[in-house]
Amino acid sequence: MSIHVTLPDGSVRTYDQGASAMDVAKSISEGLARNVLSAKVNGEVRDANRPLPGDCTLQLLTWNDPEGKATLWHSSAHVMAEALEALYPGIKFGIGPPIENGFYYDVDFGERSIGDGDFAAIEAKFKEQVSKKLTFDRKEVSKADAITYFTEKGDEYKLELIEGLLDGQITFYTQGNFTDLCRGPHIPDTSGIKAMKVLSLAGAYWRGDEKRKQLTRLYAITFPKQKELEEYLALLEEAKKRDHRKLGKELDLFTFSERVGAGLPLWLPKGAALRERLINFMKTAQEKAGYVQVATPHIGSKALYETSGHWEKYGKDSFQPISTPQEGEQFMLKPMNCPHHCEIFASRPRSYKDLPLRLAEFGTVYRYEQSGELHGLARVRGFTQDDAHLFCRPDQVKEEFMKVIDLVLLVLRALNFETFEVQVSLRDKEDRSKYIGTEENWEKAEQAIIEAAAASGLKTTVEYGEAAFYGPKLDFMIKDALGRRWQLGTIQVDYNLPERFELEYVGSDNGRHRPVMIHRAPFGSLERFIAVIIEHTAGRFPLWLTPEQAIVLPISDKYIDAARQVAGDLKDSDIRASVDERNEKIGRKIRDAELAKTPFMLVVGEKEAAEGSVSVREQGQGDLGTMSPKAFADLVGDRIAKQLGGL
RNA sequence: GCCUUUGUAGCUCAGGGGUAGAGCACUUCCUUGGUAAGGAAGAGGUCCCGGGUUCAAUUCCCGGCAAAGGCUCCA
Repeated sequence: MSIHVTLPDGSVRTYDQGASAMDVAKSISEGLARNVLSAKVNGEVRDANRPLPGDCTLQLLTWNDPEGKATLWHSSAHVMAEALEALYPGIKFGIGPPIENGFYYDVDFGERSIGDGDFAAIEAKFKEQVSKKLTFDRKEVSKADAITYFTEKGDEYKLELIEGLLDGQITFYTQGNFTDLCRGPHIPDTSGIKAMKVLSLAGAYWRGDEKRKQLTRLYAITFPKQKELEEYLALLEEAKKRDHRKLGKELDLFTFSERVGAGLPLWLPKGAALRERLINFMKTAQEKAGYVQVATPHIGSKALYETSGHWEKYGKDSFQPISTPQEGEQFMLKPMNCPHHCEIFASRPRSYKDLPLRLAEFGTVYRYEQSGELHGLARVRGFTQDDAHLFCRPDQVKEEFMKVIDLVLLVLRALNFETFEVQVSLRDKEDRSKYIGTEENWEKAEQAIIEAAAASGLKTTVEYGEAAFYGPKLDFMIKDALGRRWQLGTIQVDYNLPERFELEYVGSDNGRHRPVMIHRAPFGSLERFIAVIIEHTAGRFPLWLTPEQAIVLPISDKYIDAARQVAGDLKDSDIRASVDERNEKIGRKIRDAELAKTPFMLVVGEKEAAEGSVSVREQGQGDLGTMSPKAFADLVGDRIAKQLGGL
C-alpha cells in the first residue's frame, strides 16, 4: 500500500503507508529535514514524526512559519517545565502555551517564592535538558489513566483541565523525565532549540479568574539560533527607547505627580500646545463635516447616570459619588459625555429637519482604573475625549456612519498611521445579560455597522463580546512600540440611550419618532492618542504638530541679532521657531537640535547675515542649502498642507 | 486590587550599617568657533514617606505611596 502526498506547490509524491512528514522532508533534502518543526496535514498541525493518515496535503513547517514557531515554543514550554520541576520538586503546573513572542508556563510554586534572581538557574537547567536531545513521545491515554497519573502527582490544575476533556481524546507527551497532559504537536527533538531566555515573571490568576489562586507565570522565549535571541533582545531595547513615557519626559510634554495622584497627567507647556493643535485640527475637520460644539460640566447628578444605565453597570467600579454638604445631593464625576448631550438634545422640540444633529465636545471624563492598570498616558484616570454624538433618523444611520469612517481615516492619514486594524465589536454570542436594550435594536445596530464598514471598503475583523454595553462598535486599533494593541478611534451605534432618555423628534408625518445616536471619537482619548503618536513617530512628530518646527543657530554670538530677525520673520509666517543663543560651537548646536528632533535647523553666519538668508538643515537628512526665510516658510507651508490633506 | 521588580542630584545610573558618587544637564569664566559633543571652575541631595532593629539606618526589617512588567493568549 502506498499513499499520495500533495505538497504546497501542487506536486504529488508517493510514499509507503506509515510514512511520516519527517520521511517526506528527508526525501526532499537533509537540510529541510533538519529544519522541520512540525507539519500541517490536511490543514491540521501535527507532530512531524507521526505517520501520515493516508492520502493527504502536507505542508512542512519550519521556523519561518508562524505554526512552526508556535510548535518550537510550545515544546520549549515543556522543557522549561521539566527544568523547573528538577529545580523545585513538588511544584504544580497550570498551562504553558506558546504566545505571540515566546511562551509561558503558569506554575504553582507552593510556599516557595521565585524572583528574577532565579532566572539564570532556570536557563542553565533548561540548556542542560535541551543538550540531551530529548524527543517528545506522544501517547494516547484513557481519561481514567490520565486522572490516576495526575492524582498521584498531586497536580489539581491538570486534573481540572482533564475534567473538561472527552475520554478518548486525551494525549500525554513525554520528554526526558517529564510527562505532561498535552494535545501537541511538538518538535521532533530538542536539538532545534539553541537559545533560551526567561524574560519576565508575573502573577496570573488560574484560568484568568481573579477569585481563584494566583499562579506564577514565567515568560520565556527560545530561538533556533543564538544570534536571533540577541537580535530579539536588541529589538526590545529599541522599543524601550520609543516608549512614550520616556520620550514624553525628554520632550517636555507631560509629567505625573504623586501629590496630584496616579493616572492624572499634567500637561507641560509644549505638550499642552501640541494637544491644542490636535484639538484645533479636529475642530476644523468637524466644522467642515457639519458638527456644532457644545460644552458641559465635569460632574452630573447621580440620577443622570441612573437614567443612562451607567450607574447600574459601572457604579460600583467608578469613582464614588460626591455629595453636597447641606442637602446631601449626589453627583458623579462624569465618566462619559453622552448623557449630558442627550439632555442638550432634549432641551427643546426637534424636527426631522434638524437631523442629523451633531454635538461635539472635547469632554474630560474620569474613570476609575485599578492602580495596576495605569500605564503612562495610555491608561489614565482622567482624560479628554474628542467626543461627539450624532442624533439622526433611522434612515440616516448608514450614511452618517460612513461619514464618520471618512473622518477617522482623514485623522489617521494626517498622522501617518498607515497600518491599523479595524474591529467590528459585537455582543457576546452566549452571555447577553451584560447588555441593555432590546434584541431588535441590537440586531439593527449590528447590521448598520457591518453594512457601513463594508460599504466603506474597510477590511475588518469581527470580535464577539467586545461591544459596549449599550451598543456595538467599530474600533480602530494601533500597535505601540512594544507590539501591544491599543484601541484608538471608536464609532458606536446606540438605540438604547435615546430610549432611556425618551428622546424624540417630530417627523414629516407630524408623529413622534425616536432618533438613533452615534457615539464617535476619532482620537478616542487625546492622552492615549498622543501616547501612540509618540511611539509611532519615535518623537518625530508630523511637521504641523511638532512643538518646535525650526531652530535658528547663529554661528557665533556676533550673529545673534541676525538670528533673532530670522526667528521673528518665521513667527510672522506662523512657523514655530526659536534661537539657540548659547555660547557653543555650531557643531554642538546642531547635535543638540538633532537629538531634540527639531525638524529644521537654520544656520546663520557671516554670509547669511550679510545677504539675509538662512542655511537650512533638515533633521535626519542633512544640509538642504541656502535660501531666503520666505522660501523656507513656503517649504514648511507646502509640507504641512500635504500632511493635512487640504484641511 | 493581586504577583514580581524598582525608588539615591533636573536626567541616566553606580554605591553601601559610620563625611553621598559618576556622566549628562545647570551656573560662571575662558574661547567667537561653518553643519552631530571646545576648555576650566562651581553649585546642586529629607538617598520616596512612616515606623522598627541598632551606639549609629540612605543601606537591614515591617507598613505605606509611586513606577515598571504581567494578571487577554486555555491541555
